[in-house]
Amino acid sequence: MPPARKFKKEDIINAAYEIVKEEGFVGVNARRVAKELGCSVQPIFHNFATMEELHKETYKKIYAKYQEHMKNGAKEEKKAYLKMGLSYIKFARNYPEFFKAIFMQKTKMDAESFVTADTEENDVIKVGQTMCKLSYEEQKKFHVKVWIFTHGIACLVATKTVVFSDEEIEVLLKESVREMLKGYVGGKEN
Amino acid sequence: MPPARKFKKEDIINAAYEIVKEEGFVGVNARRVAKELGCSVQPIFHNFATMEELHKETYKKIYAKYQEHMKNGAKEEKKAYLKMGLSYIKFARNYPEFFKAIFMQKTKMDAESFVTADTEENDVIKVGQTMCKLSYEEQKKFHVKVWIFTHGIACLVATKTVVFSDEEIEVLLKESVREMLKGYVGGKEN
DNA sequence: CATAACATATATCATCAGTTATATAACTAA
DNA sequence: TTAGTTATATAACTGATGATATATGTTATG
Repeated sequence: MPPARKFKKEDIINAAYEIVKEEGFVGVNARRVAKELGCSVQPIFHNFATMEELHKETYKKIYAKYQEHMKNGAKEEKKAYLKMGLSYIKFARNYPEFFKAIFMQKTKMDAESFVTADTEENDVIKVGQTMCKLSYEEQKKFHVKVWIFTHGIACLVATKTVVFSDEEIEVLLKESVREMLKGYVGGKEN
Repeated sequence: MPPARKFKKEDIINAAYEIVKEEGFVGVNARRVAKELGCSVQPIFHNFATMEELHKETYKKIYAKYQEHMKNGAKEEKKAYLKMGLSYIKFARNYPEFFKAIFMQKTKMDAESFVTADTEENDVIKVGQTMCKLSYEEQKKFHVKVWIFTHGIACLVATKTVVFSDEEIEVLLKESVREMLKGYVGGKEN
């Protein structure tokens, strides 16, 4: 029987994950990962046929992290919008390299990944609780707008183009969602 | 006296510029640029001490293109907001690699570049013509919000995360600016 | 123990990128 | 025409990276 693996797939992915967190995918190469693990490059190519495979697996872990992050942030039923938006932006700030990898760079990984778009429907339903006045279609349109706004902040934060504090972000988003909703409903009435 | 230069700085920058337009800065390397020009790598290193220098010069040209694009889009006094926003988004769509290089990737080039932030003040002033009801500070806050929204759309467009037609973009932005303004003013009144 | 089967380290190759050394060609002043 | 200067082509060097061949362990099982 063979000797036990000293460096398992998971270990290697974790090392790559940490590198991406600091430097993005650019920093992930065989020797760099090996150094992180304190081993040679062999365990890496033994566990993964190619570096691209490791990249993909690492991406999956990163995407899972994103999903976990969002799940934790969106527990509440009240103010689901605000909570989700804040989570999204917080992710962009705490894990800028992850955010950039997922949302700001089109790569092969995205195409092959499992980014299910089902969240949108759920979000719209949640919002329905807050915005009874609007039809489903209107809610959807409104949802898109809020999402765009949130994404805008998150991108600015991830690239450190602007530096917002937690409080500033909360105020900005809260105000904007309120105003957008008010403006949207108002627009209908006028 | 020396023979005339067959390949001038400008030619080389132009070649690099075209490559960035198609593939981003990743595609710009000495041999690739040389191939584009139909020459060896020598003219490149003769005109530029390092590839980084060529990168920077190319970035400058790209940034100038952006400024020119925005200037053309923002001639009108009426609806300055909408025009500027549409220009910004259109730039992101027509030159996604340029947009990404300028606004979605923090690099050494940005830090050393000359991105003057004076436009902000001007924009706020322009907007004052449309929004007489608001104080300067309020206009500024509103301006930031519209800018964030616009940036959000542009980022989505540049990465091709969403594919909007010209009409869709115009409607979306027009509606949103109107609603945001209405909501903002409404929020003050309530 | 001995061995099969696998894991790891080391050294190495191939490729690609930036850069440079050398030779050649072109241009101008004398 | 020649000498000096310099632009260009060719080829090479250097360093980084993906990948692999080989040798050396390591361990469960008979």
